[in-house]
Amino acid sequence: MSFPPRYSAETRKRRTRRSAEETQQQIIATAVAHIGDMGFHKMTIADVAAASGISQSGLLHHFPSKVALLTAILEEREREDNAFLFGDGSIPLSWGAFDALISLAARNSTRPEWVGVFVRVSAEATEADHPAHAWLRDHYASARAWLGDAVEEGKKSGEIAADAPTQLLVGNTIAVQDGIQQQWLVDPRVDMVSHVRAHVTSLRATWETRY
Amino acid sequence: MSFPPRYSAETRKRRTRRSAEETQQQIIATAVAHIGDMGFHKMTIADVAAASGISQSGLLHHFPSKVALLTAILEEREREDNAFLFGDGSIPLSWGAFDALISLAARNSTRPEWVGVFVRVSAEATEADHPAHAWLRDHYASARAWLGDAVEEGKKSGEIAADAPTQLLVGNTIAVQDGIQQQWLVDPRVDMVSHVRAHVTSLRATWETRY
DNA sequence: GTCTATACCTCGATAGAC
DNA sequence: GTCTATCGAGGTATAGAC
Repeated sequence: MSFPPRYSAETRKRRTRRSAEETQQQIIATAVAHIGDMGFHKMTIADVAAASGISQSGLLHHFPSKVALLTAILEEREREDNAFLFGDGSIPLSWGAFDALISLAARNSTRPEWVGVFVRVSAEATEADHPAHAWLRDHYASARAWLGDAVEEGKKSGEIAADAPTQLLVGNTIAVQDGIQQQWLVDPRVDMVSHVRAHVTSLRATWETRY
Repeated sequence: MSFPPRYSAETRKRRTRRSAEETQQQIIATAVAHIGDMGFHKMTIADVAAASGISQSGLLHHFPSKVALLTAILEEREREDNAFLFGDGSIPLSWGAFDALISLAARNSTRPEWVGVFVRVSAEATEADHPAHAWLRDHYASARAWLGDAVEEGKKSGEIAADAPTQLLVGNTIAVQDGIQQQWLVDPRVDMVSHVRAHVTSLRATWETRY
């Protein structure tokens, strides 16, 4: 969505020197690919720099440390996912929330690098002093809050049985999402959408209120 | 299952020098604790050695490399889990297999270090050239095979609906087990047994054949 | 079986020129 | 904004004495 560059002093510059934003986007994309492949611990800024066509110190000019780079990546992902789930300003509730998770699984199936980042970083970040530990706790907390509210709302509106164990449904749904992503990473033939859908189907068969 | 040592030349030696087996068990126990805390990548053999009361080279005398140590640990866990699940020589089938998984969750709740090892190593090992990658694939394959057979058996015996999607049930059950372990690691208030039981309850409500 | 000493590597980060 | 050069920490593994 950007106009083709006109010939100008600025354009001339870009022949040898990229704009800061361009370079940073390039670095982030490369880092995402690397973390998705081998995790944050094993990723090296030297590799990312080389694959981005820049020197190691060049990279550190844009992101002053390895952790700063990770932070930028996690913020980017959080932003994109929220835009996808709540982009139109409305928040899916009751069974609609679970359906939204099926859509999310479908979208994730087209973004393997991002799934790789999520699976690997969240596993590493279970460690208490990992730089992304706080992010992980927040991520779980907000996921639980959103899904928990959705279930409670469903109970109020009568779509979900009043005696359904909210926290267990929520925890298991998050577990399915996380666990199936991991299986998919090991074997891409695993169909994430079918699995998440089957889980939701089973929940509905058990806890949906029928009239 | 070993006799108390008699007083002998061998006994005298042990006063200053541990037997190879003792030392190795000590090293494994320490390494399990460390991997469970911070993962295999971040664990260092120097730390494990120090905490085992031995020098780094002393450790390498028993396990010639860091990878060799990991391999020994994974074999130990596989052995112990198989003994727990299939120890009496019989293999749980149909819904019995799912009930066995609930028991496994209960047992895991008492062995946090081992859960830590499993969660962290399996996340790291999704990477193709991780030393435990082959182990992870095998682990998933055999888990799927066992649970898959159990479901098919249940269909034959009429306890499970014939149109139940075997592979999806299996994949999601493994996902719940893995995912809930990860959540438990981040927040020990998460009750693994309740979650797994709720999942199985939901499966039964959906796919159990009633007479 | 255990130790000390050390070789050797990888990696994150800094300094300073252009 | 990008580079080269380099420091220094942290890590695995080996050599060889006891």
